[in-house]
Amino acid sequence: MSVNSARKPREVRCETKDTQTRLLNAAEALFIDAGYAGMSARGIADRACVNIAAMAYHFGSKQGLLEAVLIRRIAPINTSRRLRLAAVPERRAESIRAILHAFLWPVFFNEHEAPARRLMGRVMTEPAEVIEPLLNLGFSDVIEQFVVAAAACFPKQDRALIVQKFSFVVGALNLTVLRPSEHIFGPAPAAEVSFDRLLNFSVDGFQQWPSVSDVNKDMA
Amino acid sequence: MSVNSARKPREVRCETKDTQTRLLNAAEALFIDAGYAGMSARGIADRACVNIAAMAYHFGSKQGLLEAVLIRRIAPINTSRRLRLAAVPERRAESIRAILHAFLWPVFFNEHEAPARRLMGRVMTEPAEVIEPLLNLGFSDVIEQFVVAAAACFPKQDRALIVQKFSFVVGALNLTVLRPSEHIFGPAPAAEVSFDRLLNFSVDGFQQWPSVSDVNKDMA
DNA sequence: ATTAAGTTCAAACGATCGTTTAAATACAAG
DNA sequence: CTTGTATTTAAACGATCGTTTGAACTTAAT
Repeated sequence: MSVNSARKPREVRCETKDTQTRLLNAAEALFIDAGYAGMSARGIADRACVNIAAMAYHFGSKQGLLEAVLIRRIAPINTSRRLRLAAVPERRAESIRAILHAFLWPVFFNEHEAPARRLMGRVMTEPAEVIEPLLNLGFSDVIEQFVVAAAACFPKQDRALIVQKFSFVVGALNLTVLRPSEHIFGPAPAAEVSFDRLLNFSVDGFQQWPSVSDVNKDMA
Repeated sequence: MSVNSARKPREVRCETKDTQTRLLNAAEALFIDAGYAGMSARGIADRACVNIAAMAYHFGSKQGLLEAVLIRRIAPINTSRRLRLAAVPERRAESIRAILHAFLWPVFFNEHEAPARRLMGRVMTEPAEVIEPLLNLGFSDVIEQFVVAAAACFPKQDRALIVQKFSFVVGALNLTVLRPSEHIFGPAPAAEVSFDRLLNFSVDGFQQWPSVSDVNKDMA
């Protein structure tokens, strides 16, 4: 039993856009819901109201279609991140909020809203083989730029620590936008609320607070 | 081209355990690497050195095998979490560290170490259809218990905020243990290091710090 | 009307999917 | 050894996978 078994008949009429856009939209929706291995070429074609062969004709292959899907949404987000980061004037401890703001904002608020958000979350949690060729497509560069900027704000923190803190932020972002199970964390708050909370949470994690730690060294 | 295409010949000799254990180990490894839709029954059987039909005989189906895989690893982790949470004496703001410690420790340090860690990360990021039947198998309960405990530590914070902060912790945990791309965040630190960093990061996020915020209200 | 390029189509390709069947084998109890 | 149960096996099931083919169709320029 595949994830795509019992392919549901489309209840909505087909879009009126051109074939390539319909294919991109259909593949995006199915990739978000089922991942790369879980989405089928025929499921995409059905949803897009095009023939199976149209996928190969316009994008070469299923993998090629996925790459086009990701580039369409993620490249603008990363571009926006870069621009906003460049607009942050200083590299002091207080700048970390603006830096994290520049990193998170374009994910939550862009011209495509929810689809782009969820796509970002899905791609970061996909099995490695599928998306590794895509990561060297600008993704690593953006992370690297933000790590450098964050490290400049906290010269006393190890760079490796900054890197991992950033990975925590990315992980929290992933689960927030992907929201795999309403059953666990309940319904999703409004994007503005989630964004504010995630930003505050991340900023706090980056600070080097006066040690309130060593509260309990038991429980080893 | 499936994720499992060009199924690699096993370079290692087959394990000497019984058939069911070999199947569980093989399915676990392939699920971690490729997800549910990306792992094939034949790939599992090959890796476990058993006949295809053995899967249906011992576990009923591919889905049944996955459930057995998850229960084997995750149930002990959640049990440990519950025990450790019950051992936290108080519900004051300073208790949040012990509570988060109880939540995170069993993931990083258990008798199965890395496999259990990565399994936990993978299952939380799988497409919903695959694992939703599993979530009501004790997962939601554990989260609920910890949310209640954390909320008791911070009576002035909204419960919805506590829930979402917990989702941030889970998200950060997922990416940390799953580590989908070394190319982005570099090699994984030692488990002890990652655990300490994640715990500190999470504790900071839960605090309600004196407002160092409103540093820049520009950059809308 | 004719040509040529661009696009869509039904149909089929071989491969792999998860599952099932019935026979063969292993093994403990009588 | 014989019986009966438990396990493993080779083989095949129908379905679906991603991809390819070659003809039909559309469109615009000649």
